[in-house]
Amino acid sequence: MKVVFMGTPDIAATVLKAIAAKHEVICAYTQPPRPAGKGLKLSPSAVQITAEQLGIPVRCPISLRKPEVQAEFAALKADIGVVCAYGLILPQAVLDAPRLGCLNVHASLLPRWRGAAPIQRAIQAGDAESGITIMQMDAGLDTGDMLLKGVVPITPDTTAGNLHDQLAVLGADLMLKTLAEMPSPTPQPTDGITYADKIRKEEALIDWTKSAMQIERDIRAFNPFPIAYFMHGSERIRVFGAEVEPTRTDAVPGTVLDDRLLIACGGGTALRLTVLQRAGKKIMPAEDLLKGWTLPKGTRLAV
RNA sequence: CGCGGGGUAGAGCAGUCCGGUAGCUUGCCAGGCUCAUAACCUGAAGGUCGGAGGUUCAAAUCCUCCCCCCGCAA
Repeated sequence: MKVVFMGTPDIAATVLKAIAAKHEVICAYTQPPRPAGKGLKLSPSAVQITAEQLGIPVRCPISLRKPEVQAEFAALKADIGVVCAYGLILPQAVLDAPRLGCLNVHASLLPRWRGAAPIQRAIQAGDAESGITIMQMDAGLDTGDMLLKGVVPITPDTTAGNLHDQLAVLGADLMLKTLAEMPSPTPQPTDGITYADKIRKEEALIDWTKSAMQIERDIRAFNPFPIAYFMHGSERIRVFGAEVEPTRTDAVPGTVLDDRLLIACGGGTALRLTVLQRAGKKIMPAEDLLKGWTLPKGTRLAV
């Protein structure tokens, strides 16, 4: 099949690679290169890099609203559009242009977690499972009819990073299956709908008044981006791992309870930080960090 | 020229401003001690101070160039 691909980050690149191996990808749409990294160099998206390696033409329109952009899209005369984390709204004209419309790889078990950050929100919410839904796109936000689903369990070790990687592989797999078998669409259930808001940078600042359990989930949900952190004086310390401690405390949330990074949280709970990174330093286990640095018992971290 | 931190013993750090014997904590090894603790005591090993030049009687420290790691920002 003649496929036009639309996507931007790693998960989309994985899907693109898989599809390109079995189908003719005639063009890849992705977000334009953005300044990133230490020199603020212009960096192409993961999809652009992959597409170029595969010799697939790349287009990076800022928006799909303009008639000429839509005309270019239609001129591809694709059989089908495959969309995965593209980051742009697809106008009806674009959705309708390919002969078979557009399919979307969405990283949740719809209708739960429609929207931008389904992977992270599922972990934060303490869901037992996540997954992939392949759907026929319509004009709504992740409201299209479902074609195929796959489930991935969320465990105490699940981070947004490793869940993302699993979902990328699963998503690629399911999309290939969908293209091969074209299963009949089922409408999404009308109950169980939730929305996964975009992750905002501010959310990464740890709020010690939350329960230890919630903070621990947040830490996993925000890894590898944007990474949960707290401030100690003017120093920013990022937290990559923590364990909920069974002890109860009546200390004010944010109070350091011992010399080994046990922090009082909301509701009398306590969280032990296990993997951290000081600004400019490497990520290290608490054990190593504490050899040359201390967060003294009794310190009150800002909440 | 986006802003900034860092590279010193296996690990984590101090020392650099103000040049003069290579330090701390921890780990490892040996021994002792304890009902017990991330236990405690004693002793020992372990370092081309990221690299190359330069200045100097003398450089981890001052000057020049280079390599590598990381935070912010996006």
